[in-house]
Amino acid sequence: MATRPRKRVSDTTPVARRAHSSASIDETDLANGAGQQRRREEIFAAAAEIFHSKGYDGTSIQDIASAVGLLKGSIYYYIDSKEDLLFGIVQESHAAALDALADLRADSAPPLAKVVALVRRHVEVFTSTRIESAVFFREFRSLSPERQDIIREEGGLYTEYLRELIRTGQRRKMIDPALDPKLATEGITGMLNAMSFWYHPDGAATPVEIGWEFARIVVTGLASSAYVAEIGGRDALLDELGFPTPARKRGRVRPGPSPSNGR
Amino acid sequence: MATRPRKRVSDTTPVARRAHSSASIDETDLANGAGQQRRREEIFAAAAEIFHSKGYDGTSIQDIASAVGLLKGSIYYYIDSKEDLLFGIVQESHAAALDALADLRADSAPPLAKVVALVRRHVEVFTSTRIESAVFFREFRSLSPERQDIIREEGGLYTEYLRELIRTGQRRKMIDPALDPKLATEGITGMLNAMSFWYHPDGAATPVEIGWEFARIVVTGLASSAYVAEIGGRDALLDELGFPTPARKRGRVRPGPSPSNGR
DNA sequence: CCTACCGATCGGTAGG
DNA sequence: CCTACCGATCGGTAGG
Repeated sequence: MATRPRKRVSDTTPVARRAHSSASIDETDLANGAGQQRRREEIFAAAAEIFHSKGYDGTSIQDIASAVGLLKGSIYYYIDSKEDLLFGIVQESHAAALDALADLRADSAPPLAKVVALVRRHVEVFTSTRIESAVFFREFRSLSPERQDIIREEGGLYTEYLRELIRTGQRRKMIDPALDPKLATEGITGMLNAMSFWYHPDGAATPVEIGWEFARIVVTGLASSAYVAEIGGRDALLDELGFPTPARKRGRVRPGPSPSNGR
Repeated sequence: MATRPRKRVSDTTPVARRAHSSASIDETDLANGAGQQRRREEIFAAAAEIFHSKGYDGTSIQDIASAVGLLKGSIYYYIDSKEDLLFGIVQESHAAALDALADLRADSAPPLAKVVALVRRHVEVFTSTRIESAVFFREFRSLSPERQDIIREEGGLYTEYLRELIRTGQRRKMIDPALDPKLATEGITGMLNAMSFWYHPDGAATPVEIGWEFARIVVTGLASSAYVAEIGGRDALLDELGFPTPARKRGRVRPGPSPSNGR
């Protein structure tokens, strides 16, 4: 809100300033490069929050300017267009998802274990970048076609990875051969991404609980009956995949806020 | 859908007109009540399509006026506000969903069979009211709080019904007792509603195929291991629930259009 | 030359 | 349904 003193003119020289910069962050430093970067982040964070609550098209630059205590025109010192804000937010969420993908690739495990890891990790990424990820999912189409392509090119690897995981699982007789990998992937990612319509950190379910719950439904939904029989039943499968036993559950989840739209 | 002609005022003059109305639709009729109603529907249909492709906030009344060949101001002869258009569209989708719910309630069947019916019916309703349902799901929050409440009040019955179905299934030992009914319901409805981000009638998968696929994943994801064992395995369960056998599948589903956002 | 904005206004469009 | 507009606000930009 309160903008820093315009200039701390001539605090001797920059070198001298840096000399007495004893601990942590120096106010004088912030007036320059670091402060600018900080302001930038503040603007993007405010934009994310307002895009999330009012939608991209429903948000004006004035809304964002008001939130950070600047005049509308001053926002354009930091960006070239409103869409830059959306793109930056989408990239944040996107980067987090790509990190997750890289980790999943690095981990060598059987297909179903990887599906569990993917679902749980997706929930974790989604909840830890909640605002940005919801804006990604809901406002993606407001990006320019060129920027959509940029994101889609890398992001396609994510769904492709899950699809390939399902195909591999089918080849190894671990996943139901009757399933269509593409449709199943749409269903799973849809279930995960739809969290942007109902998830709220104040809700009763924790990200970890949601992750296990969704993974449980997905993995039992995918597993082939042959494999389930071979491993000694569904509970044995879940055990092996590291699912918490029902005994470990601490009470029922109470209804949370944000009733979405009733469907 | 098509409401009857507003008024059949004085069946004399209209009769005369109707006399020379040789075949099908009479132009003179259209100039009055029926034509007005038809224009109204044309406007709502155009609005639904444009809201769907550009988003509610991204759509101007001028966009809709151009699409139907009117001047912007003339649209307000048919509606009082832009939001009326959204509300009308939402109600169309909503009414279809409530019809489905009524049918599901009327049908007495065991919980898992009802889950299958619900999932398949939801996909059918969603795909047959594709534009309206996608607008419902994506633009719901742009309705006024009062109108959101109107929809939510009845619409909440839908998710409530699924949640209760899951609870009943758990009591009857047919559904995995470890599942949280509320989270499972969010997962299932999320998976279904997320169709608004990828489904397209030109896609490779037909609504019926999608319905069976999602129902298969959901029902095997929900079923308790005890019940599956009791009935003689997962395949026996699916058989009893009327799922098509893999043999009946006609070739793999090819990738469709609309790559959504890569997740 | 730079950082960090300001006050004012651009051409257009919003819903009504 | 059209013509003729309104108050306000839209995203974005001017010079300083």
